[in-house]
Amino acid sequence: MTVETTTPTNFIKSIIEEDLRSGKHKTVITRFPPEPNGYLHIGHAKAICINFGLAKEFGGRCNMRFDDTNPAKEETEFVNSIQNDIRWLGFEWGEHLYFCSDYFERFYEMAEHLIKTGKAYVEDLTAEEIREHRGTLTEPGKNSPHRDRGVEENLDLFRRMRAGEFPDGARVLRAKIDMASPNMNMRDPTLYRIRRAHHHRTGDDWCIYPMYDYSHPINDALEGVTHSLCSLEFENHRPLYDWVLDNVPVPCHPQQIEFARLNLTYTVMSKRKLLELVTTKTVRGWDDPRMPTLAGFRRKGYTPESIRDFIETVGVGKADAWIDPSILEDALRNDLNPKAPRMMAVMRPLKLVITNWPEDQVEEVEVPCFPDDALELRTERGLGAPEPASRKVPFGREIYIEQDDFMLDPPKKFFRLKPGGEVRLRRAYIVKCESVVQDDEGRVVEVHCTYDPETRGGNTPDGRKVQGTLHWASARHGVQAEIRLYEPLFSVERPDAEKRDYRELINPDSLTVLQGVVEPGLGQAKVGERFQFERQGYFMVDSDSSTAGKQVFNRIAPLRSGWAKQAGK
RNA sequence: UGACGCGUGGCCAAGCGGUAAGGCAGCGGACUUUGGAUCCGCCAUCCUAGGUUCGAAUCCUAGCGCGUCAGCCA
Repeated sequence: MTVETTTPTNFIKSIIEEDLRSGKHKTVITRFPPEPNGYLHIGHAKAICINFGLAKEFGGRCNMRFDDTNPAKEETEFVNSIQNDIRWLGFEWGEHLYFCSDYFERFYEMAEHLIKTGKAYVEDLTAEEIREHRGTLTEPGKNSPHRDRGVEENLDLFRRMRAGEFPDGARVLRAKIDMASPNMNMRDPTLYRIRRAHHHRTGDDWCIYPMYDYSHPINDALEGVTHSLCSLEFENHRPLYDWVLDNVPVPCHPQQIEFARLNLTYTVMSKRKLLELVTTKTVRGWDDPRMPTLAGFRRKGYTPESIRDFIETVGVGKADAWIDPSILEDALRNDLNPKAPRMMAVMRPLKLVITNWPEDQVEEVEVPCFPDDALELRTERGLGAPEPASRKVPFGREIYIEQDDFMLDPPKKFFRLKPGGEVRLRRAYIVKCESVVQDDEGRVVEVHCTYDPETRGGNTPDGRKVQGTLHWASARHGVQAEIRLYEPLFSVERPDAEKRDYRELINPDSLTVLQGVVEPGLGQAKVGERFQFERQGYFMVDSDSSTAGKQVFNRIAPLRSGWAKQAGK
């Protein structure tokens, strides 16, 4: 039986449905064409989900294609990381892995075709001169003196360009369109430039390389792409995309459709800035959990499912979209709620001594790994019964609780521990605060309590209400662990929109490293395992655990907290 | 003030002439051995101004605002 997955509709989907219904296309073929010059970020995830997602939804396919027409900027390292990230996101392309560079010969042939049909010419002007001739947004450009060169001369010159007879930048091949076009992209755009650089795949076979506007449409057509989906900034290029396909012998004419790219608030997305964050050691690397790269989200603990769900949630439109990270966090919680076993971890330990508890007595407390509602969700989502369903946690005379869970002089509605107050230690006992030990500065360093033997398991046989339930860890059995908390990398919604330099807007509290104590079972957790630390959030074991000599946990996203909101007021 | 595109609540986003879905955020409440989850309730007349129409977010006109484009980058 197939599961009905009703994904929200959008304008691109509507176009495809219509094309299929009308018979314009029998199948849908898309492509994801990154330039291998950097790491993929969350913005790319949108393009990936749209291209691969739509193809999958309509039973078509999406080609993996590297747009490697600029040898000066591209590296093999990136073609690997990009494929890795896309697979991690959950998409595959089978045999359909292509490189734009594989078609260099075809592009060249078609360029000669353009020359022979009088649609392209070799330009001798320098880059600056070309710019001067191009005109401005409000003034038309002027024709180049070489614009009306004869076909034979153009052909000869172009062949010699390929043969390496001219130095870099000496000449270019331009399309002969319209220097007076109101669309700057149509003012005789450059098709080929001379550039002696080692290409990561073709080596030194070529010294002329095609431009994106020329190669992309042809590449799409040669791959039989039906719908060429890209972001809004290429809208102005669509007339050129169509011009190329109309003037060159290609098997089909794909339709370019543009959509708004995804922007996340409180971060930056430009490759230059991301690179700078890395090189200046502002972050630890491309996969720093604070980075908006897919590698960063993965390292932090995000699941592919949650990212796909996030992309689906924000939708596809043509209006600039600035998405709040809370939507991502919500998607993560939604995914992990039934998947992540509950555990107890104390991030900022405060010692609690149970004065009426026998010195060396230890009790094993049984704690369920999932609450009932999460168990139901597991059934709904076909996750089956958790294994194990519960675990035993050692409890003793001295334990740690969260510093935030105790207040000497609390405000109203503070349902936690306070002098003379009672609180439930999760699945253990009800304890009452009898006294505290303070240091010279008045800081509470120890809380002394008595426990009620009748409340084993946290139950209250007498029916009394105990509002607060705290998580805890046995002082003797707990495991030391490093806990890393992350906040947005920037302290303003749109760092790029600010007048100040983005580096001045970095949030000084984007990373908080804590030395906590976690329940013993967490000591065996393996890198990549995810948990919900009760009352705190979702965490994943970081790869540093294998070298740090202790467990390192990344907080993926905090739990929603009514108290945090209230306390923040 | 060139061309193209966009403008629905704090952030996204449905809607395609018949009287404003949904999500996130926020607010209030119920419940709770996670102040989690869950559940209830509240939260917009659709950039502005005209016009067409019995009826407009949807059509027309005129404005306003925002984005993109003057790489031998993609």
